[in-house]
Amino acid sequence: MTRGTKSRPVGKPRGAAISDLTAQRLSVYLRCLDDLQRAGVATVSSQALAGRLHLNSAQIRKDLSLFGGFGVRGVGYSVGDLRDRLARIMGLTRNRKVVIVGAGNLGMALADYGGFNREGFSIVALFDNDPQKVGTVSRGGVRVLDIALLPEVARREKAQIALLAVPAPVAQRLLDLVVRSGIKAVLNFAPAPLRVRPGVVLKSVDLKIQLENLVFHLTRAERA
Amino acid sequence: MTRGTKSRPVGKPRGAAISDLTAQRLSVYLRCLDDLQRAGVATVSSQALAGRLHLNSAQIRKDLSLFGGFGVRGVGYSVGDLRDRLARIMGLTRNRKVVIVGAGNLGMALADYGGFNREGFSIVALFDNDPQKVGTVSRGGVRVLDIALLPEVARREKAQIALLAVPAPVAQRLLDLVVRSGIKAVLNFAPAPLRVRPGVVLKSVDLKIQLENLVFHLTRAERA
DNA sequence: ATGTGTGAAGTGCTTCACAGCG
DNA sequence: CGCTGTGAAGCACTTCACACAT
Repeated sequence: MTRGTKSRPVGKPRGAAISDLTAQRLSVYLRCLDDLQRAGVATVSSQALAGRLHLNSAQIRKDLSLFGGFGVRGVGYSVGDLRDRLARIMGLTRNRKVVIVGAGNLGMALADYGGFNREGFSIVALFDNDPQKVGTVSRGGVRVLDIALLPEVARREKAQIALLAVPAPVAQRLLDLVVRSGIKAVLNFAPAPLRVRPGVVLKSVDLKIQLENLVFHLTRAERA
Repeated sequence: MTRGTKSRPVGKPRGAAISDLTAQRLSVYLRCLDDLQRAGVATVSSQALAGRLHLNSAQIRKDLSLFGGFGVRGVGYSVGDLRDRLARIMGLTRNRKVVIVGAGNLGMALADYGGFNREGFSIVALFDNDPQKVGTVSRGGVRVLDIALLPEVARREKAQIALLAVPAPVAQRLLDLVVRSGIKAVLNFAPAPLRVRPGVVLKSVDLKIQLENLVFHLTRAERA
């Protein structure tokens, strides 16, 4: 990749077209680089990374080259340097505040799940509309607040991310409430097809679909 | 993200080359058809389905046509008929037994999550290697068994699916144990790159990657 | 008239293969 | 030499557009 900004042909306004799949792999790379750094490894080649991650090395080089030439030919990539660059590119340098909507089994488990709080995410509140649940406390000590407080709390805490763990029939309604509360990124666990306006990011994790997919493959194998 | 489905040179009498993405959409269709059936709708067009699911109608027709002509030109698809055919194609006509490996926060939550037990999946056991946890019972009443019992219990119960909810560093080791216990389908929640031998299906759900992906998009929006 | 089924075109992601640099 | 960065090829998924069935 050319170094001088002047000599580059017109085209890429500096943040061009990173696909979702690439972005997900960046997370994987970052995690691996963390491991390597902790292990005291100084440099790593795309081959070595590919081996660890069960990926194609060209894929890795292409992904990384999208952000400029991070590597040294004949040597590889500096682990520490690449780690820091990726963290900055992905916006993982500051902490992000997260609210959880829905205090059922899944919402509670997410609230108590330590993995988030340790690494760049803080759970700041947990909401539900069931009066039976409001006021109770999760095993990990997170209190359940009334959903009516969501807009106020979200703004006060400057929450940027919501985890939506509510039943499918009310998911769209609560998603809309979340977005109206100023939150622009939502991770949805409800098995429902949802929509958001442009400018808001929505990702969904649907465990039942994954399970059924396993069954599909099992069935296929049985019949073969 | 599930890599590892090498294209198999299977014949094509009836079931050739269904991609993973297609298979996942079949779950979505099935769920929607269930709703429609419950609502008393008798027939539905690909257009109508597409509208509900925010998909392209040609996509739906193409997916369905892979299994034969289910539709009636000029009319659409019979809701009940299509529902039953899809359920059969996906192997969702009988119940599947599921074991959970790892009784941490996530494993416990999965064990108590009613959604599975209601719809074609039964949690038959929950395992951990921590002596502190073995013998305890989840809120929903599932007892934690010693991991050493996994092979025996899996075979006795004829478990077909495992949910792997253990820390990353031990994930591959436990995955191998699961596979050696005769289980051929695994849904992994550990943030680790895992491998299985051909013939075993592995899908992974990585919440941290999803969260970081949201941050990436947020950051991108901020910088734009 | 209406809506399926499908070849063909379009789009995007992955892998190959090699020039070029250290 | 070894390894990156990258055009080009390969492959996969999606969408278009229309013949055809009812």
